[in-house]
Amino acid sequence: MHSKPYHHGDLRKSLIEAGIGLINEEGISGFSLRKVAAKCGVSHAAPYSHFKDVQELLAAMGDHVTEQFTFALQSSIEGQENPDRAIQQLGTAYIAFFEEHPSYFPFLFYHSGITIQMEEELEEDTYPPFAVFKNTARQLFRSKRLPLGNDTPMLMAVWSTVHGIAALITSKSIHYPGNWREAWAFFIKSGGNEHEADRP
Amino acid sequence: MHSKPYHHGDLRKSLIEAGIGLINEEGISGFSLRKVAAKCGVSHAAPYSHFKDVQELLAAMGDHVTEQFTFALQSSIEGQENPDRAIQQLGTAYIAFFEEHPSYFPFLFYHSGITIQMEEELEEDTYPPFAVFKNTARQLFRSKRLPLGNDTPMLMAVWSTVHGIAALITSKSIHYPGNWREAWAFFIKSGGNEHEADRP
DNA sequence: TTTCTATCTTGACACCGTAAAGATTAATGT
DNA sequence: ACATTAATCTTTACGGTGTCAAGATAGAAA
Repeated sequence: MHSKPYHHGDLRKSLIEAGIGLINEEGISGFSLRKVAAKCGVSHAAPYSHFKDVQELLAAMGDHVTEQFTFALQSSIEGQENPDRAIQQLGTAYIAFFEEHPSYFPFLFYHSGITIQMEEELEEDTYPPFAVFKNTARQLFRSKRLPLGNDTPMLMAVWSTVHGIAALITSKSIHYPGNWREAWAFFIKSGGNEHEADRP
Repeated sequence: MHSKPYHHGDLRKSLIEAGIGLINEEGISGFSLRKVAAKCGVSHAAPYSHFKDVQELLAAMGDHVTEQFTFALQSSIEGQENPDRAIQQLGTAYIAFFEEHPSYFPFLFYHSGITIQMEEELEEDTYPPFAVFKNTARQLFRSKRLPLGNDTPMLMAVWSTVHGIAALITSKSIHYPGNWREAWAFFIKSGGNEHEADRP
């Protein structure tokens, strides 16, 4: 039998994945650089060859989770032509993602340190998950022929609701009553049916 | 001049207030029990005479902040008879509270460990801030003569939006575009006008 | 006054992030 | 093929953290 090789192989990727695993298991409060290193079978200072501090590892982990998040959002509206249903499915996917991984919410938005900017002018460099949301919501607005002046506040209202539900169900302090799908369905129905809803 | 007395006087209260001050200054990541003890001019193990853990201090701090939060919400609707304006002011106060103290949001909902339960049956032991919200929202619903079956999902939709805006503006990762007051005003206007639509 | 008890201090321990210095091995140049 | 370089990992060390145990202090009760 041969002992473990001195070099790991692809430690950087392993650290990111092990770190995300640790977040899932213990949450942000149980996270530590040394535990991540141990999970990879490596010394506690080894991560410093790939990240200058723990913050940089957290950021890389955040980017990786963000990719998964974006993919989940995009998948949820794939092939859906009806803008009403698209926005409904997108919101459901948004919330369901954090329902499945509750500790991702505080991690992504309060500890990962990734920068999510949403300038109205610069449409190119918006944060990917939000860009998906933005495009889908705008298609909905256009299909309802709503004035473009209300574009941003309307988009923010929709996004805030979805984000708020995700925040509430992932909070350790709050027990969310009933079913969030009902609340979300209600919001969709009451917010969108000012004009006629269906389009064949 | 006389040296410091061996006994502090009211250390428990001082620790809670110093802890909240530290949260405001450095956020949850800069928080430590030893810093709080030092702020009170006391040894690093002194807090253990009043709290069994750091978690118990955090919980006491959370309760204290929750009282301030509840007071701010109640003050915002004092003497307001119009349910529409009441819910609008309440939501504004909800968000403004966290805008003023951004680090309270992750602290309260992800680190304080306070238990906020909102059973539909037991109306008595609901979490105070939510109780204020609930009562005001129900007055609004009743004034609009909406079916009571939609009570809970409707309430949740409103609460989620306010909570979501607070989550977004306090997130270190997200730069909130434009003015949240516009988004909130938009939600209020478009969410309540199913029967009395006042669109141009 | 004497005893009791709550409160605070000191000291120790394991765990944490981080830096410096050395070991090991892959990559590169000749 | 060999020597040199550069990248990766280990070891050791340091200050900061939560927590516990033992001892010091002083206010309260007897």
